[in-house]
Amino acid sequence: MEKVTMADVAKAAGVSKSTVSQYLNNRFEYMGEKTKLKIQEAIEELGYQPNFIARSLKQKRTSMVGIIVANITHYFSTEISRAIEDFCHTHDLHAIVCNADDDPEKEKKYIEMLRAKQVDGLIIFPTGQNNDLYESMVRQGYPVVFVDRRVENLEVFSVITDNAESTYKAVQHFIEQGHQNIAFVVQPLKVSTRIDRLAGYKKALVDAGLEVNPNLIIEASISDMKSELERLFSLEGKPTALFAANDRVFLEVGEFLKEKGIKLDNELELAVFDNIPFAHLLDAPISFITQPATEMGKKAAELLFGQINKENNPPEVFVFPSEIL
Amino acid sequence: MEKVTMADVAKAAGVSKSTVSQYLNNRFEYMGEKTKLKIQEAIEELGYQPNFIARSLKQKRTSMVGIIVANITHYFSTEISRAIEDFCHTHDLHAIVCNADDDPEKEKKYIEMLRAKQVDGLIIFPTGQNNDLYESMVRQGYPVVFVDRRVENLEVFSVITDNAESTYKAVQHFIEQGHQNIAFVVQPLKVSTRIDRLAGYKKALVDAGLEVNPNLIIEASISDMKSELERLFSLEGKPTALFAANDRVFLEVGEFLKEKGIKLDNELELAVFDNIPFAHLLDAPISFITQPATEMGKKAAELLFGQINKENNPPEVFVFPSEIL
DNA sequence: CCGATTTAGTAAACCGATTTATCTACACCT
DNA sequence: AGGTGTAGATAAATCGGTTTACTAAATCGG
Repeated sequence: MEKVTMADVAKAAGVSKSTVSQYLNNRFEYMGEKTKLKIQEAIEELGYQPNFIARSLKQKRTSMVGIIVANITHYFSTEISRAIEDFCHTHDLHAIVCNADDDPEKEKKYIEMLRAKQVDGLIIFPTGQNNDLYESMVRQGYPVVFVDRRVENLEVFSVITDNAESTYKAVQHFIEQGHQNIAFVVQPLKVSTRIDRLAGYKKALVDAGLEVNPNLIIEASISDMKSELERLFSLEGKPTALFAANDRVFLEVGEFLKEKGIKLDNELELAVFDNIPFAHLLDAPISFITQPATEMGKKAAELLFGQINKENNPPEVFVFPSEIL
Repeated sequence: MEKVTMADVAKAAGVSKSTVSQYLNNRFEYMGEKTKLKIQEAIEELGYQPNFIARSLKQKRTSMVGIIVANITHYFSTEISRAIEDFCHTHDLHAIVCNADDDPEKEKKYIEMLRAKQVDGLIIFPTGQNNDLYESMVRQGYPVVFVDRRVENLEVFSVITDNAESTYKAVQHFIEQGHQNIAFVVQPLKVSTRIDRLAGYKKALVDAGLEVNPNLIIEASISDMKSELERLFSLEGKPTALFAANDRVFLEVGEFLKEKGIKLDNELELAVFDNIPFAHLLDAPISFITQPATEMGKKAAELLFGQINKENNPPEVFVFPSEIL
């Protein structure tokens, strides 16, 4: 069982493989009613299921697209993936989600694997460490869209957020409220989002005539973050406001504050880049910068779809505004 | 460019396709050193990338597995998916994640699509509404593992949580603390998880000699939930404890409480089935029932892997204990 | 030196569809 | 009658690998 092929259907219906193929692809230009019926019956009877692999081999398109996310447990990634999925679903495409774990090696492996599997295009949250590979894809005209992070010196469709601007606004808001010691906590500056957010922070300070105090800036890996926070909060000029550059950082900060019994509102104000689910249920007065993930995902999918269908538009960078909640 | 085939490599290296194929598959039994080198060079020079689709057609295996989740934005689903992905990654498999949105039609479409794409096996969070389809897969010996939800009358590998027991314990705890009016809020009883959790709730009451008051049980869709909660909290015997059957329900309940200004701890105690990210940062005293998602995902992947490799073990149901935080 | 065995490599069938060029009736027209 | 057109269906090539069976040359034992 389970090996009914088109040839079997053809035999059962007393026609040729070609005719069955035409039938399945709705090419009814010249096809007798009785033939249609016979094929129809044969298919039902045998329980025939077409083999897409065979079709893909000939047609050189798999109707699959790959999504390579930097971190699959990141809520923002799943929102985007879901939006892409939705779009694909209505355009007869399938999405394969892979998790690069922010590891350039893994990213490379996945890119190569997915291309070997002949997926029709790729949506990538780039680690930024595989520029040669990115470039070769672009050069070959392979459909690619980058999401969330910019990659320098590469003409490629990208969908990102106004990282610097929103951070600027959030920090500006802190300043307006009279905060002088505003801390900024970020993971190592390996990707554009972190760099841009830090830049926004610095610019807000400078524009307000405040000095940028390196002691108030933590750039550390997650594992080192707690001890850095320890240092930060034992400073003379302890921060009264803190900007967490993403939700992962917020998690560390939140745990730290809980351990130390530092209360929000009185002792410290908090702003976080990224939305977290259930954030609106918190009573703590934390500002969350929310990116329009669904729209971004949809846009990315559209851009990829355009490339797959050879619309030949020149690459563009789409910047979405984020919202401060 | 971008169409270098094995034949090209063979020509460039002055050998036959077969030899190149052997080389690529590390079948070095009888292969001269010089030949290896020539092939190696030819591959490098031409930038040859093998086409997995062609290989899959012949080998009848794609090294891909499908994951059909009920709801991709559900944190529990992504945790499981990630664990499955990890396992696959170390076993030369690829995972395709699809989102059925708890819609049996979509689920059916995805199952058929993925099978047409010849994926080697499927891990499904079943909607429970496609029993014929499930059964036909099982009958045909197609590798399948069900996750999170039981499906009745079907001999199939499943990985689930002790839904009834953990709910029982949480409710029992409420009772021990002196609560008499314990509410239970759940979405329509279409899947086993919800049914089992409700059963656990009822049993806890009965075992403690309390009566099951239907007025304290809300079984409603998300859109009707707020108004049902309105009703619940205007009852004479208003609840002093509430069990939310999953995180989606908790979201509604949380919003409702916030709107009404009902404070936790004094007026109401809360327990939730499902973990939510950042829950441990909350200062509100809410009990969360956490399922061991990572272990469950790993187990599911192992079970699928076993079936794919024809280990022919009889189907079993694995029940994981959840933890009350 | 001969037959047997090992080493190295290849031709060709195959996987299951799609697609192109072709072929056969038969009707229609002049 | 002969040429043309058209509806309906098909044979065969193709996609890019894998795999089996086979051949040719080198090696070996006695």
